[in-house]
Amino acid sequence: MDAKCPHNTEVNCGDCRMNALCLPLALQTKEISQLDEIVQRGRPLQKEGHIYHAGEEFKSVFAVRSGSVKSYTVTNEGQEQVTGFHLPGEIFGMDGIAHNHYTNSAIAMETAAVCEIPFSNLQELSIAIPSLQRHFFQLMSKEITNDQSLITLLSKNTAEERVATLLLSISNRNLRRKLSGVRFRLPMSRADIGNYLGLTVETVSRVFGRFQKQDILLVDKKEIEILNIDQLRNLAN
Amino acid sequence: MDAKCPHNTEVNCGDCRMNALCLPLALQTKEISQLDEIVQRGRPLQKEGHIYHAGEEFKSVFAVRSGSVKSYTVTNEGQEQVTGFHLPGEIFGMDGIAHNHYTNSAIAMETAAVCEIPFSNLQELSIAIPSLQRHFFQLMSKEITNDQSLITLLSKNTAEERVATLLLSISNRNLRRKLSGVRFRLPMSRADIGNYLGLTVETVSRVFGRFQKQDILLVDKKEIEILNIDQLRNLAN
DNA sequence: CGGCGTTATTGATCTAGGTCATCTGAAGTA
DNA sequence: TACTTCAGATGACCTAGATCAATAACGCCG
Repeated sequence: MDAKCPHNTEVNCGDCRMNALCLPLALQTKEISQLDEIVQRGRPLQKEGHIYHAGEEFKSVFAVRSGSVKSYTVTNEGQEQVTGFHLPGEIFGMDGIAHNHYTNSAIAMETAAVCEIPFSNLQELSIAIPSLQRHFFQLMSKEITNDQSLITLLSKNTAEERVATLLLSISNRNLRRKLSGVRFRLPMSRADIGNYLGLTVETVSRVFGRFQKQDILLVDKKEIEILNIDQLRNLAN
Repeated sequence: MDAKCPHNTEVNCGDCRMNALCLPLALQTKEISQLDEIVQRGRPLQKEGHIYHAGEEFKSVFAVRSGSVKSYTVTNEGQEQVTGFHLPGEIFGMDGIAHNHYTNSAIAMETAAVCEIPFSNLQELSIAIPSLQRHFFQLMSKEITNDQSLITLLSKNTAEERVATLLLSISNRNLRRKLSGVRFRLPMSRADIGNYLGLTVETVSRVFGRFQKQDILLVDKKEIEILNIDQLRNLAN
């Protein structure tokens, strides 16, 4: 397998293009190789392939290496609730720590590759490398603040504000990966967007329509171009 | 100050009635006294007294000893968003870890006492006591799963389902403290309930009204008696 | 005790977004 | 190439809960 292939499973953490995003900055070379030993690089996942199912025993947290992943739960009435979208360089699976079982399921939204980090090893290593412990406390805290902004979004904002906010979030996360913040492909369906934002597909579709009519966006199926990011920011507020 | 006084600040962790809730079960007597040394027991807070403000430098997490506390953020439009209610034995303030500044403000909803746990000391101690590290990972993960159920509640459930779910949550948390799960006093106002659940005060009031008419609840201002907990569970689903 | 601000209740109306139904087009497949 | 499927867009209508407005009931303080 070619080292440049984005789904390559053979690379180690030190060489991975994503390491600036998922590892603590302060890590020494020696420490990186310690981490490398516990990280398991899984083979590429097909679209719709599960990384884990809700209820399974919690063993590991995961980092997205390529592609994209969504987390979701199923309510007692059987409806799906999307709880997060995970792009390359992002960590997911930390919801499982509390009860020793995953509360979410995680599924690839397109062809993807993930790194598996066994949590018991990570705990031990965190004791040897305090900056790693700190890093994981921070990652979990960030997840908490993210979830809380979603709570605020859902309880206070209109459909347009919610969609605008999601687009800006994806734009920012693309920038972090040195990709374009104004032209990108949405990895998720309209249904997933609606589900995540507490809206119906129809409403999402209509909001995209309105944004196009106002020359804020150019939408071609999943390809998005942000034409007026300032106005989008205004709308998101 | 009398040792039996609920707002007493002189007690240590080993004697505290709440220790089964906020400390890891596995802690040894010696370890408890190590923890005791870093925990600072603050003096009682007046109603509306702030524990910290959003934006302040993050230094500590806190445990509720008595009374009750609410966390909230203020949106860019200046509206308050309640992000959590904290009852005795519960830990709060973990949102601050991510950015080294609190993202929420925390305020006493009634006379309350809190224990302050300086986070840098806690991190060090977590390295010496692995079960403490594990415990805090779990606490943070629990916060994540709680926030995610709130997200689901807000995006999928009706006003009645939301109110029923909150009442059952408070009921369960009272049971954990060996208090009645069916008769209790709500520490928060209708406005706080509405804000937390993404509803207006009027809607909350009407839902309470309907629940009373159906003989599910007996409501007298903030005093609640659950008359039919099974039906409440059905409604919450 | 009486006046006043705050919190809760209740009623009347309005609206954002849900529901339902139809239509289009792209992608897969036989 | 024709057939099916599924994601997305769009239009017509409806409803849960918001908004606005009035009233009641409670502390709280001089």
